Amino acid sequence: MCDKAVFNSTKKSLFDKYFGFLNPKQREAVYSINGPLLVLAGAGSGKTTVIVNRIANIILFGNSANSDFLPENADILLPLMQNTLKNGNSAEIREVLKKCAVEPAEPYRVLCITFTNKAAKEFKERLAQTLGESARDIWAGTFHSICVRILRRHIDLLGYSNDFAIYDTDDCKKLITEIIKELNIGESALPVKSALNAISKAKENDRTAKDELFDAGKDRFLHNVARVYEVYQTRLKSANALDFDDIIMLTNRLFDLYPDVLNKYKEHFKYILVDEYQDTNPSQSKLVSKLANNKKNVCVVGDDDQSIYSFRGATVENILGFDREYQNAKIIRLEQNYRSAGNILKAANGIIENNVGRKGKELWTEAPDGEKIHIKKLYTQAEEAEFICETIREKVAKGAKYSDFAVLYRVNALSNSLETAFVKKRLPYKIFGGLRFYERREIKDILAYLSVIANPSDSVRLRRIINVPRRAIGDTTVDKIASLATENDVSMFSVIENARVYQELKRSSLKLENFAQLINELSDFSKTHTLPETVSQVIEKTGYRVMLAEEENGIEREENVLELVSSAALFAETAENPTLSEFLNELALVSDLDGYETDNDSVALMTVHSAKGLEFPTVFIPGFEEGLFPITQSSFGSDREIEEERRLAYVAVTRAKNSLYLLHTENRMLYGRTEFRRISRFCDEIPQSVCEHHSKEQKRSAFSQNTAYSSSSSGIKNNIWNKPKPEKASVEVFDEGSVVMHPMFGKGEVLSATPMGGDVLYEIEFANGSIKRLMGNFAKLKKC
DNA sequence: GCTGGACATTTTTTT
DNA sequence: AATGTCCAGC
Repeated sequence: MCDKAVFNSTKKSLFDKYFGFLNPKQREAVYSINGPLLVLAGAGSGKTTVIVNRIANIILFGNSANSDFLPENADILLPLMQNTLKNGNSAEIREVLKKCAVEPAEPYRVLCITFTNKAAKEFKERLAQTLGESARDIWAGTFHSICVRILRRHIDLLGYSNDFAIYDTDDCKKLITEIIKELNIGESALPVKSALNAISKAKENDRTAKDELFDAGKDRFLHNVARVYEVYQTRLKSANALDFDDIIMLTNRLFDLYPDVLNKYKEHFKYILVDEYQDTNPSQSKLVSKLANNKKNVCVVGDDDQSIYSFRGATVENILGFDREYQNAKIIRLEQNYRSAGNILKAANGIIENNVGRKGKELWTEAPDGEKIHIKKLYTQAEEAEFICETIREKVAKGAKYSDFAVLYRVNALSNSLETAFVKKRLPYKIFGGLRFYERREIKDILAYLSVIANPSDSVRLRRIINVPRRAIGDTTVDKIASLATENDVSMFSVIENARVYQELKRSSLKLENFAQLINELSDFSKTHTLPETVSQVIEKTGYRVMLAEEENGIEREENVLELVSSAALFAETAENPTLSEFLNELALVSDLDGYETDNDSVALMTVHSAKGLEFPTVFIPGFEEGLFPITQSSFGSDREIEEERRLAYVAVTRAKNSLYLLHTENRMLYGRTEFRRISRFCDEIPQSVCEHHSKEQKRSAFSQNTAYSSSSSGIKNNIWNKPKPEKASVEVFDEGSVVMHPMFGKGEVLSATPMGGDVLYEIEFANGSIKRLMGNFAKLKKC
């Protein structure tokens, strides 16, 4: 029998060599797989790498690295191990270590929870790189996608049907508006927005309408909220719909009411990992705690200093109190930063150390100090924007790429003046965020049609489109339909279908039945045609496209709608089960169009919030001013709020790798008011030794006059850089008059070819005389 | 039922 | 400044 100590130290050395690209702290996090673990991962500390390798370790080697278990064949293994330690490459070490594995977990027993689809996607990709095929079985996804997966199997226990729909904030708002009206509460007593917020907050805290009513006491407002909440919940249920918060809350409910179901999942998941734990709300942390109860093999990763979503219900307390909730939790701090130069870190540390409620961390780096932080005062935002552009231009002239730069602002409202300057200076840029694709009116309308086609009892979506385009079916009629539906306990759609039967609807019965027929025809169409065909049929047959064509800004909306056809086509090609309802399910949890992450060379403009997790060689922060950053609403900022603003500043500063510019103007125009503003207090918190104040060398007169630039020249804006056109050379382009072959419709002649959103819209007359409009990227056309 | 003009509103937003 | 929402009058 071989010496246990020798075996284990050899094994340890092998592990350290295999994970040699990690620093000791990172390695410790990777090895500590049993028991609760909190990884406090500072900005740029290699968090993703740690998570991916920790999961790989769990699956490949189990607890081997931290266990002194001696396998039976240890004496045979040891020489092999010693030899591999001396001469082996990474792959060979891996094979040897696999032989030493101690209870490695099957991939499907690992649950990895993220907040964004983007993060989930990144994890999946990187896990696939390290683990290959088997990575597919890991449960990696967002809180919402994982809960939806669970609910689709069990929600019938709660009285919903398993094919439930998911309502977004907009749908919910509509529903609440209706309810407030019905209950005669009045918008002034309870604005829809406050109701929505209050209900959402309740759900984030896993509280039911009854809980809220109980606690409301004599408070009129809270009482009204509770009443609305109650009805809202009933209404959602009868529409068989969940809102975003329900997805989490009802999973909690399912687990509370059906312990056998919970046990099933508790047994199933041996290892749980939660990313961005500082962004969890109480409902989510409850859920984790329920699932982790068995072995408490739960690892949460996050950074209390980067908690910037409290307005969405996230609570720093989850991460601050982790070691209280999970007894004997191990805490590992990742403080070595691999991203930023020394001075930038000193600035970041200087800012964040003013916060009181934190776990405490200090980033350090082996990198040199680098440049000082550039602080510059300008008179107007036009000058500020121009300064940014000029600086970028100079650096590009010296060899930088446009994509090395980011401009990060506190509020979207700042993007306008920046955009104006970028257009004027002809610098390529891309604005991230703002209005998102699936939130656009035209997209929501078409999706509403598709939802109604898939499920006619979806009354909220039905209301949305019943009179869009105009069909002379007004609010009074719709209200009548709604009350008839409630009275007779049928869906609104069935009332519409049988409009003739109801006396009250006599006058509009023809219009209503026409509408019902339209929906039914489209529904039949969808059963015999592909998804993109259905989408495009909806756009045409409902008259929606014609309506857009007549609108003033209709062209862009038309492009968006056609983009939706493209995304349906993409889905049809890639999804396992490309049905209409699957498509809608997928979109419900997706916030923006994928593939819009640009790899083309342009400057990134975005809010600090959306920059979290990203890095850029050079970062500009315009509007680093009191009142704007930290932002102050009319109410005085509480300490809590200031601390969150400070964390936001910390996030902003730590995005920069080499250069950081903090800009402020004396004179800022915001929301139609011009105000004098002082430099941000956060600037004073940065050690002056790492700062460089640039004097304003410009005289204020003529310069700023010239920069008063009319932003109405949006023609230019849209032409050049605004929408990065996907440069695709893969698809052949056809001119008017050419004869083409379509796989389904056969031979046809191109009547017109209109470039559109990186694609070409063709109007083609086919041999049978029909004229179709098709998108080039998806039509699979061939030259004849 | 539709339209136009008054009126308010304006942080951040992973799902 | 810019955009969405509401309501009165047609």
